[in-house]
Amino acid sequence: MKIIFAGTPEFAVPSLRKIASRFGVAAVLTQPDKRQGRKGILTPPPVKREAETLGLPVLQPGSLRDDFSALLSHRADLMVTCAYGQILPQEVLDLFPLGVWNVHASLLPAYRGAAPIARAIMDGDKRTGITVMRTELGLDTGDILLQREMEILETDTAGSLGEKLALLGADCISEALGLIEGGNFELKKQGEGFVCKKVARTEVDFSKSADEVSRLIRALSPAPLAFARTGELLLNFYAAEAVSCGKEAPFGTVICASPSEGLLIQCGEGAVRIAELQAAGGKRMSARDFLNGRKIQKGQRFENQSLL
RNA sequence: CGCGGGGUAGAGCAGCCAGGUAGCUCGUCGGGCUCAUAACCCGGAGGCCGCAGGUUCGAAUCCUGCCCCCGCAA
Repeated sequence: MKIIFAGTPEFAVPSLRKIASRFGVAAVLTQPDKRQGRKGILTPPPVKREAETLGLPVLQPGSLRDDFSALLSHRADLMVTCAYGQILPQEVLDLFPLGVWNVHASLLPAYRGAAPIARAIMDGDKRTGITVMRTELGLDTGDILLQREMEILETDTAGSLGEKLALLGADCISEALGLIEGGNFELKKQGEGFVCKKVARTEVDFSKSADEVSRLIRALSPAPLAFARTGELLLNFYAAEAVSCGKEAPFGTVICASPSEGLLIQCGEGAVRIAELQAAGGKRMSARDFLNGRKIQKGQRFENQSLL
């Protein structure tokens, strides 16, 4: 069974690695290198770096619609897509006798499209999972081959949950390919679903409940991040937990800022304890380290300008 | 030439503008208190102040060049 793997971000790396070791991969399709950061350095996507480590041929066409000739020469039996980042034209889907299969980080038909992991955390879901299904023209609408659930912890961020789901995804696609190879599988149609959009950098609204604030922070970590500002200080939040407490001060007020007790910010209901953050210009660090530098004091208030 | 912040003890920071004894909050080590402790008290160790030049009697501090890290925006 000759396989082509299409994927781009870190999430796809475990799947690529697993498929490569168990079934072998003829070629890896990934998005072109992008200019990133302040200096606009051309950065290869994680999947490309992994493919090169594994010594696999890499294909990086800008748009498959314009040019999928690179895929033709391999004459593979099957393609796996895993967060590739580009809709495949029907002509490409038709190239593979054993079909094109996708690994998606949600329990479809929930959270089709972009950022399913972040959306599940933001919505406060208790469970999410991995779905392996047929790749179609429609966005994540194909028939389901198998699905595995996973618990979302109160402390999970999009980063931590994504790492776990990436490993589960690798197991799932590996199992699925085994079934496909043996011709031993059944497909299940998806029900009514919905498409979620990409998540964007967001300023925290502390008038919401501590639970909602905590979920927002964790859903957007480690990118694109939730932030807040007080005076000249701009903080990006990487990790937080909701704690129950009385209404001691107006929402957005720092009600505790000591290295031993942590950084607590009053919300509309309850308070959030910030565990990890980064000040503009500074490095990412624990709240404890940040408080040791005393850049913030009890009583200071975070103002969300966009809400005034 | 997109805008901006920063490099000082193991960590996070102050000191720099107005050059003159290296400081704070932690951690760490030792001692004390306590039934006990992440609490409290006492004491100690730990710094070529990013690198290289320059100015000066004297530079963490002023000047020049270089290296590295980071936030925003694309």
